[in-house]
Amino acid sequence: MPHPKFIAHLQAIEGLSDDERRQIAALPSTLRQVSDGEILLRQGEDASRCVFVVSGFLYQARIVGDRSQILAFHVPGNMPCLHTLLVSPMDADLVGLGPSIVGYVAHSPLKQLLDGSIHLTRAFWRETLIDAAISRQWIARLGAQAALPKVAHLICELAARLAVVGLVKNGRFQMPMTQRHVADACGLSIVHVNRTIQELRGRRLIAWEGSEIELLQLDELRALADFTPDYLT
Amino acid sequence: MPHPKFIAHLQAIEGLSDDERRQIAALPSTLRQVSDGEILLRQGEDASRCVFVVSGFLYQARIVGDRSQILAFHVPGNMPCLHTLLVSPMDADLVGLGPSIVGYVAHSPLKQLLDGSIHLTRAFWRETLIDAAISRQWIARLGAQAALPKVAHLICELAARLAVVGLVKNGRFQMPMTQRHVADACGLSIVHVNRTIQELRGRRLIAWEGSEIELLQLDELRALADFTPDYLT
DNA sequence: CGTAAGGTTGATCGTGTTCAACCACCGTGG
DNA sequence: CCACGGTGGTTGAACACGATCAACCTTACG
Repeated sequence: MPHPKFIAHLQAIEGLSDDERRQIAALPSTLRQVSDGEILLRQGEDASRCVFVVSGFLYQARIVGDRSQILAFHVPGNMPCLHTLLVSPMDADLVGLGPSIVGYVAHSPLKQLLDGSIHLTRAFWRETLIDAAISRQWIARLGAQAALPKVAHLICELAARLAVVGLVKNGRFQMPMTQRHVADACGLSIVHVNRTIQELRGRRLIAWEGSEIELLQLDELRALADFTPDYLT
Repeated sequence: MPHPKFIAHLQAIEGLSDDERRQIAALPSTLRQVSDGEILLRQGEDASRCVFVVSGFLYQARIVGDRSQILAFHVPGNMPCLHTLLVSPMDADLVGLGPSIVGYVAHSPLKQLLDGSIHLTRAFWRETLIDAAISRQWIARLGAQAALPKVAHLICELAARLAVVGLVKNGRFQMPMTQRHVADACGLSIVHVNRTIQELRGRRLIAWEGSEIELLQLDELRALADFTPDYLT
């Protein structure tokens, strides 16, 4: 039983039958520990297997000019490089964020499974469409929002995605990322991110100590961020 | 024979057999003129058919706060809202850019066709993955580039995408968008876009008169924009 | 003609960057 | 045990890129 969180996530997106769940669970997979900052897949590399997140976080980043831009975060239940199944070269580095556990599923058995089931293909296709919707939301954030809502929006998105897999308790969740990661994700300088977070703290919207974030006033935070969670499913 | 450009585009992405091409061409479709600024689909609307671009341009935009953010442009051969096949509500408005011609294919016959062919499903899935790769590139642009490379990159991307469908001749192509569209796509003010374009003109990288752009020094423009076209296929 | 839309220009303003320094924390090795 | 070096966080000051405001010009079109 290798990846219950991934199956649950898929289930939440597109209903699966018992049999389909069994078929996915039967896929051969291997688990592996990932340390903070470790690069799982490099930009340009041809992947021969898919990754799924069991615990911890991953992110995808690309060097553009002299800075690093984060393109996406991945929480438990996500399958970051599912698209390599059809378009093999990675267009960004896949990196561990904090100590994490990931699983690998080789492309060939997964392809075989999907070849045999239109409905499962649909489910996995849909998974990549959710990722695309998140990317589109990032475009809106990066292009049109000021620093404060940008950071607030990122926090709202991560909280909502973690909530789907049951990792938010009483408005609190583990957040191993540093202010540098937030800066690279939002296209801001690290200094300004620091001041922005202080502003969020000063307004009593969030508490962020160590690696734990607490959402103090979710509604106000979402209003500030112009956040609605519907695009995540 | 309703959508030769779309089939050619799909063909370029994933090889199709003669029979598959015939099947796609046999899909019932209707053509329609679209005027500049006309909204084909609204954010939140449930689409019951897919759109493909025959001639002209479309774009997707979303209002965020007090500004409009363009999320994507669509050139002839693209199928903008293919994802509505699996995730029906539109997450942005789909708008005509300049007078254009689009075609409609109802969801149900398309679903039926894909249900019968894993390979065609793969091909259409892959089409959406290319869109996702473009979105990811936009994230990198918006998050990490300065104004001049941002605008240069957008021009490079459109030129490369138009070249795939044979709409670039001697480095010249039709570009019906105004500076406002560029501003909304790049997250810049219209005034600054104007100055940026003048800078590009001043450096003899592009000529942009009326609705025609000419690329004067493609290599230099791409170097400035940090552009590589590989993500488009 | 009159009006609207797109484009251009100049001046001023402000958000976020850059540079620099300092602090707190923590694991490591002398 | 403490000195140390590294990482992440915090603060202040000066700067710059791009936004904003306002005006004017050209062109297209009714």
